[in-house]
Amino acid sequence: MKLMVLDGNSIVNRAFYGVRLLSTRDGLYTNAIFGFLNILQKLLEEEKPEALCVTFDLKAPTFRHKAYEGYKATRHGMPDELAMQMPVLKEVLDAMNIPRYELEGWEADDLLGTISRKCEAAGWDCAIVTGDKDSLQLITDHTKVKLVTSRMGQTTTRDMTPESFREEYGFDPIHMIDLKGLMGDSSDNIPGVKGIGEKTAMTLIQTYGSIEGLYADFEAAALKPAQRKKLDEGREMAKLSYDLASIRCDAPIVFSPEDALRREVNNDALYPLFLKLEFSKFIERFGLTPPEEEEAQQPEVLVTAVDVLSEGQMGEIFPLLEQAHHVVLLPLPSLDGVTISLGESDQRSWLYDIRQSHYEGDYTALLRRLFSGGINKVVHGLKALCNALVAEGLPMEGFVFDTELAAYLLDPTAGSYELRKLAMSYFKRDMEMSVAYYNEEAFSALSDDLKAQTQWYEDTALIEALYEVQQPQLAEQGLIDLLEQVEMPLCPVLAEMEQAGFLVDRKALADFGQMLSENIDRIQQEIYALAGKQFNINSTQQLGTVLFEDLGLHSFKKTKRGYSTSAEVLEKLRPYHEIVPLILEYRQLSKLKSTYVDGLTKVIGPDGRIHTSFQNTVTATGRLSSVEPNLQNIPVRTPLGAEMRKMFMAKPGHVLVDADYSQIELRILAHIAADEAMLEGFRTGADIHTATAAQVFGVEEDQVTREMRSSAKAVNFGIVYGISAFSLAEDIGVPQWKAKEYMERYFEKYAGIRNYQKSIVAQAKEQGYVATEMGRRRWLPELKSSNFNLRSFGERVALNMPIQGTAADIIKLAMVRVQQRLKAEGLAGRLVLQVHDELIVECPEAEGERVARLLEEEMEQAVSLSVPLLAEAKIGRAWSDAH
DNA sequence: GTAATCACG
DNA sequence: ACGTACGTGATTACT
Repeated sequence: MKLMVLDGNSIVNRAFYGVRLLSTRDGLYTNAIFGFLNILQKLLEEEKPEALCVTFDLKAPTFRHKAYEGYKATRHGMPDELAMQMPVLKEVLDAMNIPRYELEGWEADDLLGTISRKCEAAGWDCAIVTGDKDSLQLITDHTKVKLVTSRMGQTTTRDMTPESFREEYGFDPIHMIDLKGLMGDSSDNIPGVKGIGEKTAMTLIQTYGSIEGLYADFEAAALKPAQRKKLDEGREMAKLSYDLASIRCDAPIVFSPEDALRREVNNDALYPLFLKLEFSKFIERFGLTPPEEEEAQQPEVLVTAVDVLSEGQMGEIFPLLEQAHHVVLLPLPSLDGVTISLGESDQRSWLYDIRQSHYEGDYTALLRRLFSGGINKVVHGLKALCNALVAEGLPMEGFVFDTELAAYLLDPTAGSYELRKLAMSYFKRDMEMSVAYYNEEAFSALSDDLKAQTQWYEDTALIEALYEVQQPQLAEQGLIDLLEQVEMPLCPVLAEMEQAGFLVDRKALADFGQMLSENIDRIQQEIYALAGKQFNINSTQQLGTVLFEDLGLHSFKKTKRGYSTSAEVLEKLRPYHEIVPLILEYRQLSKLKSTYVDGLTKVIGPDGRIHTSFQNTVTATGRLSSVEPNLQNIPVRTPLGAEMRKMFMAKPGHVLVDADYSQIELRILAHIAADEAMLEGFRTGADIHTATAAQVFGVEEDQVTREMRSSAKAVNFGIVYGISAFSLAEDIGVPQWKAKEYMERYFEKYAGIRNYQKSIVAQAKEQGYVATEMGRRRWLPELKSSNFNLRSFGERVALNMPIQGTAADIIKLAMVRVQQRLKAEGLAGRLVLQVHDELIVECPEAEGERVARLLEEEMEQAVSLSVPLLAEAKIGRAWSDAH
């Protein structure tokens, strides 16, 4: 029989630092609990103990703190983000029926010792789980210590038995106390013998067995005079330290391992706790179900399900829909079926299930009426719906709310906006587990076919409930306009762009790939020859071995797993070995081949075009992202990479019109910060980097050299990102003091920027969020963190998000206006791509000039700032010559 | 599944 | 004193 006992404080600490900060919608941090449960699960699988318990420290953590190395909790105590999780973790353990032991004035170590001894006395084996090496002294034939170490977010455990301990330390576990007695332990306030460190102490204990053994034969001991003197003077200290280092095994607790026999978890207690923590994964893994009373709390929703079969019946329903304040609408992705919920504020709803297979009349006409402006529709995921509508050539009008976009605007960093997950975080309701929660009578009256669609109906009720909660929240946060004027109108535009796609020259792409392959093969052979062996050049590990061990090059930088072989490092090594430039070239070519040539070839549609998907609920700043494939990172910066853009074409008889904003982020910065010098720079139409260089280096603009301009450019970029002198120095290759000087000079000239930066960070700390000019928010819980790195990150985000986000808002608005105007003016041109500050329209050749002016105009006039916005359009057959 | 690398704005 | 720029996505290797 085996008992596993966890050092609660030690494990929770590791969990806290090993898992990134997570929190629920209402601000409860959960990462330590999450990590703790994961570690616990892993340990249980590994160890399969019959009994399990956890100990906690009740002592203030200012003395003998058990935090992991690196964390200076000896003085600072536990960070708030962790402290607030402790009582909840204890509740979770209680609900899991895992006994926990804590005792005023006793440390977790002493409790671990006491429990392990009582366990042995009862004839059981014991496994102590901790990250603290102090506990190693407790190892016996029947007690092992599972040492938890966390490396880069991964926790691993190492079993320490008497054998493995002896192998590592060269003496018996119990003499760990002697070791500590000599060397001391600053984090535990054990002084040890002055002048004796780890190395010496190890050797002494290995030679003499213990402190007692050492002093018993002190005169005869073979010691260096200096050491002898230190040890002689330190006798008292050694004794005292030995006592301090001894873990007590006589804590006054009542314990027998039977008390801790594993028990079933308490479903009714654990379920609501996990809901509160938003741990849907654990609810599933533990097979938890809602407690009985939970069911009674479900809102009553009266369902009248009607199979709408005749045109006559539809004729009766449409006026109802058209008069309604709003209806919730949930279509099948294919549009073969639609569920409509006529939600009323009293939570009753009527559900209509309309399916093509059952409908006798003109189904398309039905859909056309449904999706025209006469019916106010609330949906979840408007862009996806628009895709279905565009494909069918149906109208896309009358949408009044999108619960997915709303959830994104309310918290753009939430990560996922799936309906079921939102139910979890908004209503603490686990939809996966819920059975039909409508009026039972109405439910049982449904046909079997309809019962099978239960979830579908639940979802419409959920969308209605979300709408009612989100609407006032958006209003309060000033986000209604952004939703109604920007995000929702953009959805049809994005859907049209996705379906339009971008024509690529398949043949040219294949030829380019062929050329790359030949060069890659050649370079590969040259690399093998220079390395003197064959290896996988794509493996950073193998490459590191070749460069830094076989060839003996200097490694500047390390990664978690070894040497860094990044381009940045290789660039510095370039002059030292002829293999280096070859590797850089190999990397460049194979990137082009695998990601771009092969990757894009795979996704060319039957129409010869590439159809990306724009994600509009992904980024924290409000930008779009492009996936499957990503068309927002097609190479352009190197000549060879730029070849790729020759493959992106207009169809025959057409041209591409490509317009991009000039310096939009810096212009926004000038506007937001209201910095006179920078505003003036833009108003006079100067080259901003040259102007900055003149300011920073104190010369006339015509005296600015290329180096000066490029440094100034780096400073300007850095300012937008929330710079530090260190990183700037790194970036432009000057000493840190010089970078600091540049920045000071910069802030002297642009004093408004400094003031703005100070005030935005202060404001963010006070409000808990930052916002763009159009009110888009990003919440910044990081600013309250006690972790310096995390907090600094939050400050940089506070500096950057309003700028990047405002630019994102502006181009989104421009996209809506561009597409609308193209249609309104009867032009055939349509948007095909957006790359953050760049829009591409494909249009008939004859429209080119007109479209170019239209693009520039709409992009420049999308909003009015205190600086002019500048957009420049070019026309070409291929992307490469339109940009 | 994560880390390393590199493509873009 | 801390550790060192913002926002993305795809590929490859490796556990």
